[in-house]
Amino acid sequence: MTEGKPKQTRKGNRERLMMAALGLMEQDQSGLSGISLRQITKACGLSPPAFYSHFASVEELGLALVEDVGESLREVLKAVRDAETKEAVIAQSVAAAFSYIRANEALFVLITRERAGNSARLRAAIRCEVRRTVEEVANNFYQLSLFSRFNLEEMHAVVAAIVALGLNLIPDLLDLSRQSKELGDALLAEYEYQIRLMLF
Amino acid sequence: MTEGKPKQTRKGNRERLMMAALGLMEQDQSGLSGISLRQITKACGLSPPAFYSHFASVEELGLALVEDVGESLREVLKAVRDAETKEAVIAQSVAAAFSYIRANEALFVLITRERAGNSARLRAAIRCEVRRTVEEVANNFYQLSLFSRFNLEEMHAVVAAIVALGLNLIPDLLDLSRQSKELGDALLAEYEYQIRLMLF
DNA sequence: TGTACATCAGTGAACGCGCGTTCACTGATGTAC
DNA sequence: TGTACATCAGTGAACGCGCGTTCACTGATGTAC
Repeated sequence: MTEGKPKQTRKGNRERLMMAALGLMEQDQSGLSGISLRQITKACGLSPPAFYSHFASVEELGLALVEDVGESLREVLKAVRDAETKEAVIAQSVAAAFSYIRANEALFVLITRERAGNSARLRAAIRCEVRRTVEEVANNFYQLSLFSRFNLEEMHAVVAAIVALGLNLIPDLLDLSRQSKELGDALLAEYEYQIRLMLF
Repeated sequence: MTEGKPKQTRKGNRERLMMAALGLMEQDQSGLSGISLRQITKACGLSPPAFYSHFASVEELGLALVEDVGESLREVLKAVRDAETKEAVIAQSVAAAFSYIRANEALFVLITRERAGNSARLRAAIRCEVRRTVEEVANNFYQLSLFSRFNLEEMHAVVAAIVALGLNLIPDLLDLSRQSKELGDALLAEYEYQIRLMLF
């Protein structure tokens, strides 16, 4: 009876709604446009109108999720900075990024779906988060004089390409590694080759 | 009175439905999931059930469009092969590809939206068309001994990266060049730099 | 600590809407004689 | 060339459904005295 009273529902429902939306997206492998307000509230055991106590629309909930994932993304990529050699930068960052992505699949399904999705506001928000991430990493590389053959602008272009190729990979990776592990690994190997090509 | 009888409706309605779907997507700047069967038939002046004489569902119509765009994409990229120097390959192919994309905006909105969209079948179809395109171009480059420092597998990875970065660019390009021409041009310049970095 | 009160996240019922799909039908098109 | 017929792309009416949103309300939570 230690956790015997699941009756109280007033605290944390905003977070519960966000998590439920993520869960539904993961389950349906659909983007935000594939799930409804009613489905989200139902998954939380709430009535539909309760949604409006926390968000004005499903799009607003999506924007809240995108802000969260932006921070996460940047934290992940900090792992890159701890590496000590150029080789280690690549190996560690690819490994760290994709293990994180696998662990937070739903969040990245959201990002990759809605990055080119129906809502202009969500597209803009995601573009903004990605740009901030790219700038942060590029500046950091530049200041540390890693890959010093690039000036700052060039560094920016390189990091932008690496991040873009990575985001690009996600839907294919999710679809194909569902079919076979080898296909997924081949994609990752190709990705790593593409990164090397740009950096060396 | 040369074209005075717009009454006949029996011929070409399949194509009319496909074009109407593209038109709606362009207008709403939404993907396939953003438009309904009823909207499509309405745009053609047909009744909703007439749709089923041509397609089993909106998804099937989408698959038909994707097959068309695949062929188009490959024809566009043939322009690459006519170039005579490596420099010309880059300049011409980027210019040709993006002027074609601007001319067939709706088709590429479909591709970029649904590439990571809700329908697994559409994602697979688009992935297949893109892969065929990449293979065709990579084989061609390899046989012509353009960029001969790459073996066939490496060539494939390079072309895949270039195409992926290009597809990746499209939503941003459409959104940002709506805001200002400079932003769009900056994106294209960065893209060209990224290509050079990989090829040279 | 105990009581009165304001706040506000929650409820269930109800709404009008556009959706995909079905049905029995109609009438234009193209073919066989 | 003219007529009878099969085909099948089209029609309008109707269906049940899940949707977002509104409304008047309830009752738990946290605060002031």
